Amino acid sequence: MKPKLTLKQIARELDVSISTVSKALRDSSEIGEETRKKIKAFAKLYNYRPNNIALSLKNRKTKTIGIIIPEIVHYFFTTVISGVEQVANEMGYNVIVCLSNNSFDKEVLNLEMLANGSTDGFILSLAKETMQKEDYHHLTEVTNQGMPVVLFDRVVDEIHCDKVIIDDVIGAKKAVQYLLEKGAKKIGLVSTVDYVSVGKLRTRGYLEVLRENNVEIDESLILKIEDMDNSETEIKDFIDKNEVDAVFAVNEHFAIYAIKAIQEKGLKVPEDVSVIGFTDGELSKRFIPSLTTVSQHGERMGAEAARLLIDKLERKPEEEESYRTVIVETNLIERNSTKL
Amino acid sequence: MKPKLTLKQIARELDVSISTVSKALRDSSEIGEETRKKIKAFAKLYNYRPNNIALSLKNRKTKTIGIIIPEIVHYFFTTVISGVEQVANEMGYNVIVCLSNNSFDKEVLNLEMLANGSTDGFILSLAKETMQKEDYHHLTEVTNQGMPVVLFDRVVDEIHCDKVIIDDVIGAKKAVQYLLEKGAKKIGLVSTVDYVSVGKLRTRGYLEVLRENNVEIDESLILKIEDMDNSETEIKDFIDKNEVDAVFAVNEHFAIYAIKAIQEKGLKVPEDVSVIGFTDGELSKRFIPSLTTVSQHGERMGAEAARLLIDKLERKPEEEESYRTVIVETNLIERNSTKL
DNA sequence: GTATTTTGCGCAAACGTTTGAGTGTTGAAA
DNA sequence: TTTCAACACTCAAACGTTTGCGCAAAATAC
Repeated sequence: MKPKLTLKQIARELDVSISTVSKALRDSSEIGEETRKKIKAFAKLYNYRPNNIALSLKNRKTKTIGIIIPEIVHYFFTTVISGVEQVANEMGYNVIVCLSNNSFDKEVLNLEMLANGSTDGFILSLAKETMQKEDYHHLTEVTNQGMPVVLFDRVVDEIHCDKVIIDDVIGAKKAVQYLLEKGAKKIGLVSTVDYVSVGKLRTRGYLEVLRENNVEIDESLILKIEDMDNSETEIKDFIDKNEVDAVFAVNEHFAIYAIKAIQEKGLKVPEDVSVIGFTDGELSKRFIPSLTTVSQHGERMGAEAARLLIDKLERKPEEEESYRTVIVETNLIERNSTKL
Repeated sequence: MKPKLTLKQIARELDVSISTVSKALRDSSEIGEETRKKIKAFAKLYNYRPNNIALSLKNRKTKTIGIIIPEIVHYFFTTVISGVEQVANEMGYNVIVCLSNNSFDKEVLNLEMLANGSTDGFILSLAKETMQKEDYHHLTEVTNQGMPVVLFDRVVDEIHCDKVIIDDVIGAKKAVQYLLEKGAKKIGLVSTVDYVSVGKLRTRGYLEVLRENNVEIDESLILKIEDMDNSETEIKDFIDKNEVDAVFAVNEHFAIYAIKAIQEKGLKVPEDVSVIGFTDGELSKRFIPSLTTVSQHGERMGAEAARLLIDKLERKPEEEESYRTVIVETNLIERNSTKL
């Protein structure tokens, strides 16, 4: 077991000073041709690599970015990570992933842990609990210290920072408009409670389109799931009780539970009832019937978020501060759960 | 924007030395009651937090572990990450996630990047390309430097380190045995090419059980997928050409492609043909019919891997070196894709 | 009143880098 | 011969910690 090579060891070995070694390796003109060559050869031979930690301390930057997500076992978030990772790596950054598990306390803990020098900035999506509490002091504290933060997907106006979101309202409108065009008259909505911002926005899209098309809004056709663990039976009840000819669900799972319920009721998808989901994951693609969905382009969101963050990190401090919000477009992917 | 508080600033502010501040905050008995209280009060008031980077440099350990996986948009790997993260956090460690995207070069790059001080150890699953090349010098180099490595899932004998695997052979045997007990006579196998170790092992399990039960092995009932992107049509061809009354697939996707093909052939699952998959993901749970699968317990694997790694990290160097291989048990989850 | 211990604190080195300032040698211009 | 620039290199500080050691002053012992 050979411990890592350091400048000091090279210096001792070659009988020069540490600074000579450092400068030689960085091709400084201060160092003579011969010495420089000798040092570089030695370093190459023994595969010298500068210690990242020492560099971080010296430069006051770590070249790593932290990403905190509510849960990782979730298709959308993994695509986002994938996008972040890709551009981060391209730009020479590492990615630390932390999970809040939708817990406020864990979000705070993670943030504090990483804010003490471990990362240069954050990309995060708020925990459900955080949005309920509406307590964002941990984030403002971090931004006050001058660490840039980029929020994505689950964002909130109270926090001043760059943001990456999708056009939830427009996405929902596209979906519902599509259903109307295919002749649907009674469109059910399966959404989440309103403090989940995406649920709220997608619900708004649903309502707007109906209004624009002069379709009367029937509150009984709107289901807001409170308890995710119980969503399957809630959706079954909802489908059993109501006559609908189309369903718009705000995520994949709700969509397939709806399909199940519809099939168990003895109806056919898409012949009797069309179903559209949101977020284009594995399930949507591979389910039978495959799901028509509003695709959310997580990878693109991650990439955008990373770009925004790195931009802030590498910008000179003189340049004036301003926050951008990037809206990533959604689009409807037509598959087999809707009528042609 | 207030920059982070350091010991030096506290010292200047309170007119004591830096070491006094450090010692006071660590409750050293060297420091007088009064000064200690004063310093702690000040630190608390201004929310002092020691700088992780400086600590890392001093202690020569970072309290972060690196995990390198072939792809993240993959249910199994996310559950592993989740497991790692959980126990890592409990033990005060951070997790850096890197993706090799199944590329040898990227795996090497990631490893080099993190090995220069960024992490104390690694948890990783080999990239497909790495297994093909059979080139593991990057890993031996890292272990030679004294950094512990834990391999999981895609492991290889040539690398000497702790490992976490599942009993692939036994898992496959359980599945095939189950099919035999339910009366299957002609069991098709949908596997991967042999350099993917898990494909090889699961295939071995399939063969062993058949031999043990004196069932003649029909090579034409074995499909080895080469090109993942083309797997759907390959599987369809396979199903169309062969008469089988059961299919054992080495992953979820192959299983549902098999089901699709069987249904399109006009047969029913599970009435005419039973299907069993491997890896218990979203798809298995929610597909219709839901899939009977061999469950792989990714979370448990991740947790075990993290425990092994942290154990090594916190063990005194005197203690003798030895490598363990933890085998995480699989079990069969009976659902609706197999006959009762 | 002197000798010894205890108390309370500061100094400085170390972790591995980078970098501006300083130093000694050489060679050429004056 | 003196002067001075160019060259090739070293010193030392800095990033933010921790910690063994040293050292005064105060407290105790005799």
